[in-house]
Parts: sequence; structure tokens; C-alpha cells
Amino acid sequence: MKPQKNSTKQRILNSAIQEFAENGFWGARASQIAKRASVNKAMIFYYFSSKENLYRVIIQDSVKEIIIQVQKILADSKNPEDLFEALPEVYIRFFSKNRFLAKIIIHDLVQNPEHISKIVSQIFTQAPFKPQQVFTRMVRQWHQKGLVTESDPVHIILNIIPASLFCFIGLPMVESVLGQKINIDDEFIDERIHSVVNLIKRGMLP
Amino acid sequence: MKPQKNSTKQRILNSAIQEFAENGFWGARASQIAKRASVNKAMIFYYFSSKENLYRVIIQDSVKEIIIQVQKILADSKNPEDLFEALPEVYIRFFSKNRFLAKIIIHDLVQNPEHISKIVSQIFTQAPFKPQQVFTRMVRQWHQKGLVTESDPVHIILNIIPASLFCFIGLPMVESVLGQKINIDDEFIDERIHSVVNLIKRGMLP
Amino acid sequence: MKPQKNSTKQRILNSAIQEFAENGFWGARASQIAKRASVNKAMIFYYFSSKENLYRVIIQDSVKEIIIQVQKILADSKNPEDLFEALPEVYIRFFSKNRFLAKIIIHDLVQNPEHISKIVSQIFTQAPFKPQQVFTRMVRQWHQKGLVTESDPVHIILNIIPASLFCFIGLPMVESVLGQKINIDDEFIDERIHSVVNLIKRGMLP
Amino acid sequence: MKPQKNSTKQRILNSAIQEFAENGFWGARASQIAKRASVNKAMIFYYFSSKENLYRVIIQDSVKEIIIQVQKILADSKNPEDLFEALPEVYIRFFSKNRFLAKIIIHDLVQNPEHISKIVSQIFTQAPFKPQQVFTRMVRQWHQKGLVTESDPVHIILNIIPASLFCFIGLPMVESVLGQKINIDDEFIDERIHSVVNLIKRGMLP
DNA sequence: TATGAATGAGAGTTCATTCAT
DNA sequence: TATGAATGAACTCTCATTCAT
Repeated sequence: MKPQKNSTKQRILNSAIQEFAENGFWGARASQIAKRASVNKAMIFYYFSSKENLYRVIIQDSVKEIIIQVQKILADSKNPEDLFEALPEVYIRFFSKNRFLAKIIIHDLVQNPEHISKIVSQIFTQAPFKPQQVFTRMVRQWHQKGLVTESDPVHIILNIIPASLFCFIGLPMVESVLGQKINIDDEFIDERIHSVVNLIKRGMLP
Repeated sequence: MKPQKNSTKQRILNSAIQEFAENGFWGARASQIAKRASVNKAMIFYYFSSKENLYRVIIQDSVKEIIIQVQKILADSKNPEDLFEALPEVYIRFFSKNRFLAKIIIHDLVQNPEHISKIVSQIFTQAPFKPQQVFTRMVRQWHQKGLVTESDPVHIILNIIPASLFCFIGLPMVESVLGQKINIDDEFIDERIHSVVNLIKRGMLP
Repeated sequence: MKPQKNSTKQRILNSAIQEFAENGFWGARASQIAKRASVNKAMIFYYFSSKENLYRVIIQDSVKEIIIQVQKILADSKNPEDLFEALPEVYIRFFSKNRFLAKIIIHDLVQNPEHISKIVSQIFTQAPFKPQQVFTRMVRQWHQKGLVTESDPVHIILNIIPASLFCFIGLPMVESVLGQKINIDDEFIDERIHSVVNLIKRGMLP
Repeated sequence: MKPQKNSTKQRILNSAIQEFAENGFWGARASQIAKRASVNKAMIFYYFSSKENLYRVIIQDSVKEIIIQVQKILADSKNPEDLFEALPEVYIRFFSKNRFLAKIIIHDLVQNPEHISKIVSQIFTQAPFKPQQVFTRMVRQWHQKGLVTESDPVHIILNIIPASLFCFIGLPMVESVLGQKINIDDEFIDERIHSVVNLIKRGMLP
């Protein structure tokens, strides 16, 4: 029942993702999205009724996708080691496949912090249990058993997510700082996962 | 030679920083900047000749400021421990004082990756020596001596900077994921520095 | 030969009458007409070929209907008393049954004065005699015989028609001027007819 | 302190009045208003912020102007004769001088009945006393004393206003019905006032 | 320096109308 | 006949920028 791969609607979505990634919400131009999709500009509004709504749909869909994956990992992790090995891989692989989404999410986070917050809360309220508390409780238990050195779930998240996300955004700056060109190919992705897993396991396991 | 505090020019700069931080380059409105600065809109163009130029000035100034600080640390660090202890503190303290700049830089990085690259290269070419090579050589030597576990300077940077930067951007998301409110007060900043230093020292020192 | 009740065509006509009445020609939306009629938008153009034509058809039909009734009265009136008693009733009853048409005609009169003029002239040229002159001659004769105090047919018309028409349009304003709610029910209609007949009989008969 | 006669703002107002009169709110085009005023289109929004607001301002100003005049008459009328002689003259002269306003008000009355109602109520609530009740009470008293034949204030209004207003809107139709051209010159205006005053005095005084 | 008014390009959006099925 | 998708022109409104004073 999902829209077919090359339907007008899907084409609009695809080019919108690129436009929003490259230019942010305000910089993205409806006419450009239409041109990219080889579609009449009016069709954007026919299918999505407004630029803002199109944006919302994109963000919502992608946030939902990540959250689902992360929830699965949380459910499957018996100990911090499991978690620290799985999380970076999921994040890095997801965003390397959807590199535009990383940019869009960052954009949104900067411009409209409450927006993603709302979406996340909204997705969570639909969940059968309260995932917000699950993670906090897990960490607390692990820390009490001496399985993790970092006791605060906030810092645990802040130590994992950015290390996984940032390479899809900040690499050009790193390139210029080091004066060398870096390709994000499969090899690099594997290295990055390896490095992050290493970092957080050695950094936060006893 | 610097513009006086509270001069029209300085007031424009200050409100522009906020506007750009909150809305990105495209979302920022000249009229809004003027209103925030209690200044006639035309003055923006009188002093900065264009919105784009105003943006450039802001980015340039702030990037330069960080780079100078980082270069000093690089020069002073005799071993990786020194570096890993000093770098997060510098980054986190700088951006906690200039929280708007963190957002602007992220925005710029996402929207216009080459822009910051150029600025960095430009600043570097004015330097008496080539800092790009200094860091790479340092890391290589340290790694050969077994002082660092991570051999690739790229990943070292990617392990340090994002962990320091992201809390000024992604905290709202973390809040909603954990379902708790987090204040970025002095205490939190100290904790964050502590956590990052801990992470990278344990994670990348032998 | 007439379209069947509740046929697609008739349903379009009905909702179009409402839309045009509420919003005028320019404010009426084809999509809204279609939605009201529970009909596909394209059918409007299938049956009526353009919005403007649909509008024309509606105006023409309704103007024709009134004119026929008025002509009958003119033919039957032996003296001004007959006329002054019959005319307001015909007008008021017609527009109370077709309240939307009153609005449409007023709209059209304001926006496109020549439009209705043309339609009227057109209907008249199809008539076997020249009704335009009939009324003028009637009035002149009556006035010469001292049967009417107002000698000018123009003012006679301007004294009768607006008093009959306006209550279907201006009542809300009257309500707010008097600060009371007024319902256009059967009783009100009867009162209105009575009041107008009284007014013009006492006002224009000797 | 009022805008100067030929200021940009005033020129916009003037052409807007014409555009709205000829085409109604929805048919009026901002570009056309600008062209008529020989003014940059953007200035309309600079001064009035939206087409709708421009419309509101015009309606408000003109309704206020009439109401003030009518209130004065109400205050000065010692008996129905005074009132019936003064009211038609005020209305007819006002709309003959502001012929566009008659059309706009009628338009608005048809399209958005509650709009003018609100404006009227709003103007009334600013008044020191309640004019809504003044008229009703006046009529009741006069009727009890046998000074008026029509007892209902609603019908009194409906007998006076439309007869005064309609000639500025419906004349073209009258022309085509009678097959003769009618000029609204000073002579015609005088005749019309005379005819209406005659009609309502003879029609509603004992 | 500072201001309010003005400009022109272009943004998002709407709408009558047409097309393919 | 009927439908959902498509089209292109036009519309309201915005915004960076400039002008006159």
C-alpha cells in the first residue's frame, strides 16, 4: 500500500529530502524541489499541502525509523557491553545510508529544538511501555552492579550519539583542519564504527 | 580599532548572531536583526553591505577565535594526556560562553560545508607554519611510541569534537528521549568536561 | 428535457448557486462547488465547460424566471392599485424561496452591471412585444389620469424593488443597528409584504 | 495628522476603494490596486500588511462616517417628520459622493454579513449611550402617540435605507428594464431625495 | 550616521482547467 | 460519465536591498 518507488509523491519526497538537507527548511525552495523531482510545483501542495507539512512528514518518518531500531537494541541488550557494541553500528549505518537525513535532523535540532522533542514524545506515547524510563533504569542498575563507570544516562547518550552522527556533517571541517581529503566509503564506515565502539567500551566499561 | 561595546555596529553583530543561530542563514531576517538591535534596517547594509557578508564576518571571527585557542593547546601539549585533558575543556567552555556560535557553526557546516573549510584553510595559510601537518605528525609519533591506541588523527578528532559540541545542540532531543529536563548550568558544564575527558583518556590512552 | 432532480448536473447547479451567493463570482471556488455537490471537480467542466458559463446559466435562468412573473403582473394590472399590491408580493415571495438568487443578483449587479442589463435586454428582444415601453406608457397614462402621484417610472421602480429585495441582504446590518435578532420566517415575510404594500400604496396613490 | 491627500498611503486607499467596489474582495487584485495608484505592489503590504486588512480599514472608515451622520440626525429629530425628511437626504447624498462605498458595503453585506454587523456593534460599544435602543424607543413612543403608522422599527428601516441605497447599484438594471439611459447627475439626486421623502412621509405618517 | 519609504525579484500557494484512464 | 493526477498562470505576500533626505 506504500507509494510506489517512482510515483510523483515519492519523487517529491526524495528531492525534498535532498533540498532540506542541503539548505535547511528556510533555504529549501519549493520550485527547486519540484524541478529536482521533474514534477509540477503545484503537485507538492497537492500531495503535502504545504512546505512545512512536507518537512514534518520527512522528519517524522525518519525519526520514527531510527527510534524503532534503537528500541530493538535496548530490548535486546543484556549488559552495557551489548549496548555499546550495537548502538554505534546502528546509528552510523543508518545515517550512512540516509546521509541527507542526518543533515536534516541536525538542522531541525538547531533551528527548532522543540520540534523533534515533540515528535519523539509523540512516538513514545504511542508505545506500549515508557521507553524514557527503561533506559534510565537500565543504566542505574548497571551502574549499581559496577558494570558501567559513567553513572549519568545523559552523558552516556552524549558520549555515543554525537560520535556516531558528526562524521556525516563535520568531515569537511576535519579535512581542512588536517589538510587531507577523506572519503566516506564502506571502509571508512567500518573504521568509524570500530573506533567509536572501542572508545566507548574502553571509556565507559570498568 | 574594535567597535565599541554597544555601538550600532556591535549591536547589529550581537543580534545577527542570535538570529543566525536560531534560524540559519536563510531563515534569518534582516528586519528581525534590525529590530532586535533596535536599529534601522538600512544600517545593516551600511555597515556590512549585505546579509551574506554579515554572516561571513561572524563565522570568520568565531572560527578564528577557536582556532587560536586550539593552536595554543597543540603547541603546549607534550603528550596525548595533556591534549586529551585540555581540548574538551577549551571547546566546551568556549561554546558554553558562545552558545549561539555553536549553532551557527553547525548550521554552516551542514548547509555550506566548503564555507568553513575555506575559512580554516585561509586562517592556516596566514600562520607562520603549517598546523595541518603538525597534528598529524604529533599523532603519528605518539602512536609509534605507544602513547595512543587510536592511530588515525581523523578518528581522534571525530572522537573529541562532537562529544564537546553536541550538548549545546542536541540536548533537547536527549531530554525528550529520557523524559527529563536538563539545565546547562555551570555544574552541568563541569560534569560534561569531566565525562568527556574521562571517556577519551580511558578510551584512547593505553 | 430538464435535468432530473438530483442528477449530477442538477447537484452542481444547486451547490454553485450557494457558492456564488455566499462568495460572489470571484470568491466562489470550483473545488468547493464540487465538494458541496459530492461530485468530481472535473464534472463541472464536463457539464458547464467553465466557471463563468456556469455562472451565466444560473443568472440567466433566475432572471428569466422573475421577468416572466413580472410581465404577467404588468399584463394583468388594470390600475396602479393592482400593480402596487401584486408586485411586492411577487418579488418578496420569489426571493424568499430563492434566497441565494437574491444575493447572486445583487453581486452581479454590483460587479458587472452590464451583465444583467444584457440578459434582460436579450430576454426582452425575444418577447413578442416591447415590454420596456409598456410600463413607461402605463405609468404616463395613469399619471395623466391622476391615479399615481409619482410620475417618473424610474422612481416608481426604485421605490418598489429595493424595499422588496433588501431584507434578504441587509437584515444582518439592521439586526446589529437595532441590537435584536430577526428571523426571516413565514410570519416575517407576510409582515414585510404588508408593510411594503402599505408604504407604496399610501406613498404613491393619491 | 491625517495622511496627506496625495501620499502613497492615500493613493492606495483610493484605488483600493475602486477595485473593491468593482470586483468585490475576492475579485480585487493587489497588483491592480498598485497599478491604479502608480505605486509599487509591495507598498500595499508595507502600509496595510494584508489585502484583508486594507479591506477592513476601508469598510470601517466608511461605516463609521455614515453612522456618525445618522446618529446626529437621530439626536436632532423631535418627531417622525423630521426624521423622514432628513434620513434619505443624508444617505443619498453620502453615497452619491462616495459611490464606490455603496458597492463595497453591499458586497460585504452579501458575502460576509457578520462582518459589517461586528463593525457596527463595535462602533456602538464605543458610544457613550446605546444607540440601538434609542431608535427602538423613539419609534415605540411615536407610534403610541399615533405619529407613525408603521409600528415596527425593522420595517421602518427596511423602508428607508434600500430606497436610498439601491439607485447607486441597480440603476443599470432599471435602465434595461425601461429601455432608457439614466444619468446620476445632481438633478437626478435631488429628484430621488424628493421621491423617497415623499414616499415615506406619505407612506408612514398618519 | 540614521531614517522611512520604495523597489523588484521571487517565495509559497491557489485555482480554473485539462488529461489519461 | 466519472475520477485522480497534472498543469500553468496568477495571486498574495516577503525580503534583501537601495534611495532620498
